[in-house]
Amino acid sequence: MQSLDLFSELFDARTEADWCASVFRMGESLGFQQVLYALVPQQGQRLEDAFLRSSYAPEWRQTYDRTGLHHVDPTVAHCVARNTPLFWSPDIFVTPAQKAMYEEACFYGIRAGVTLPIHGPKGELGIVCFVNDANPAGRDRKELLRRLPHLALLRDFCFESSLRFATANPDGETLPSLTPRERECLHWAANGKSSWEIARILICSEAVVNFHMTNARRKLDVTTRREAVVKALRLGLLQL
Amino acid sequence: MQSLDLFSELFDARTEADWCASVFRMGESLGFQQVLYALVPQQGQRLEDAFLRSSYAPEWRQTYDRTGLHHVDPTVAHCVARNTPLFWSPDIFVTPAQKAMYEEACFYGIRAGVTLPIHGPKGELGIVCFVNDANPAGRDRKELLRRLPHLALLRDFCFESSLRFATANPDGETLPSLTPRERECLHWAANGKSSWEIARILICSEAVVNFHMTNARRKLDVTTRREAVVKALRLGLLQL
DNA sequence: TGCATACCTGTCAGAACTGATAGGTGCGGG
DNA sequence: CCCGCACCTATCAGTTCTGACAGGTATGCA
Repeated sequence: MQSLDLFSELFDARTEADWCASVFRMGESLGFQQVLYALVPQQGQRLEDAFLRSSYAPEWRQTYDRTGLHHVDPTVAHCVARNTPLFWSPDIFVTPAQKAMYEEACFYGIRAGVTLPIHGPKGELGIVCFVNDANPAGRDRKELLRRLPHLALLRDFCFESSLRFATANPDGETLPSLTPRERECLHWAANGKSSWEIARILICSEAVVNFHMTNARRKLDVTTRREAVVKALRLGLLQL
Repeated sequence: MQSLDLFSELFDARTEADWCASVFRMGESLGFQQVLYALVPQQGQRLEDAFLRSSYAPEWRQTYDRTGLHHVDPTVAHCVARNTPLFWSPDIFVTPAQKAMYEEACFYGIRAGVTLPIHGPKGELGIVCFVNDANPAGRDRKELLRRLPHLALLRDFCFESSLRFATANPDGETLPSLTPRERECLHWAANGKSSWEIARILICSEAVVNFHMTNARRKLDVTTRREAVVKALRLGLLQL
C-alpha cells in the first residue's frame, strides 16, 4: 500500500463485479477475509435501499435484511453520527437484540474487525466493514491497529470509485428527467417561493411557472407541489 | 501511530490551544512542518466563516483571506467535491491566479504536501493540509505516500475532536421544538397528504390539522407548508 | 418538411392553504 | 388553585395552487 497506483484498479474496474473483487482482495491482503461496503447515495434515502456489496455469507445478509438489523446494528448507528473508525468488540453490542445479532454474526465468521463511516460531499452516507474470525480481544488487535490507517485511506478510495456504480440507478426505477426550467421552479418552490415570486425570479409569467410545475408534478407522479419537492429531494434531483 | 491512544490527546485537550498544539505536533512527527485545519460547521455556511487554525505564517494567512484565495485555491475546490487526498504539485495550479498563489505560498515554505477533504455526518465541510518545504516532485514524494494512510486516519480524529470547538453554537439559533402532533402533521404533509386526509389519519378535525400546521409554520418561521417541510427536513426534525 | 422537445403565454373553475379570530378540555408544576 | 401547555374545535376572507383548456416560438433531428 505504498503507492496510489494500488488504488487505481478501483477506478479502472470495468464492471461492478471487477470493482467488488478488487475491494475484497485489498481487504484480504490487509488481513480481512470478509468485507462489506454499503452506500446510501442521498441524504434522506432509506438504509434498505443502499448500494450494498459484501463477501459476507449470503444467508447472513438475508437474515440481516429480513429482520431489519440495520435498525439494531450499533455499527450502523456509529456511522450515521461519526467519522472515526469503530472497533468491534463484545462491548459495543449492548441491548439483547444487539447481543443476539453479534452471536449470530460470529456463527458466520463475522467476529472481529473494524467499521469505517463514509460521509460524502453530497450527503452520501456509507459504511465499510473489514472483518475476520479472530478473537477481538486477542493480540490480533494490535495487528488490526497497525492496519487501521490503510483501511481509512482505502475507505476513501472505495467511496470515490464506487460512485459510478452506487449512484447509477438507485433502485431500478428510472428517475424522471426534469428540464432545467422545471428544476429551477422546484428549487424556488422548495425555498418557499410562490408562483408569482418564482415568475419574478425567472423573469417569466406566472402561467409559465405553473406550467413547468405541472409538468414536474406529472413527471414525479405526485399531485401537490409539496410532494414534488420532497420527492425531488429524495431522488437527489434537488439539493437540500 | 500504532495505537489509538495517540489520538486520545486530541479529545483530552482542555483548550483549543492545546488541541492545536497536538494537531501540529502530530503533523510534525509525520514530517510536516506546517498544518492547516479548517471546518465549516454547517452545510451552507460561507468558507470565510470557517473554524480555521494553522501553523502557517500569519502573513500568508492574512494575504489568503484578504484576497479571497479560497475561491481560487484548487485544493479547496477539490475538498468541496471529493473525499480522496490531493497531492500538491505544480500541475494542480492551472490558472494564472492559481500559479501566482502557489508561488507566493512557496515563499512561506508552503511548497509540498497533501490536502485531505473532510465531510461530516451533518454536512460539515473541512480541509486539512499537511505541508513542508520539500521538492514536490522529488523522492520525498515516496515518503509522503508512505505516510498518507496515517494522515487519512489523523484527519478523521482531528475532525471528531474539533467539533466541540468548531461547532460551539454555529450561529446562536436554537432549533425549534415541535410538539409530537405538529411533527405528525408535518410528516403527513411531507408525504403529500392534504389537511382533510391528515385529519382522517390523525382522527381529528381538519381545523385541528390546520391549527397544528399554523403553529409549526410559526415555530419554523416560514409562511408555507412546503417551506415548513423542507426546513424541518433540513433541521433534522423530520426524516425523509 | 414533419416531428419531437423545451420553452413560453394565457384563462378558468374548483380545491387547498393561510392568517386571523374565539373558544373548549385535560394535565402537571409552582 | 392558578397558570402554562398541548391538544382540540370552529369560522371566514383572502391567497395560492391544481388540472384542464388552447394556443405560441425556437431548436434539432430524421
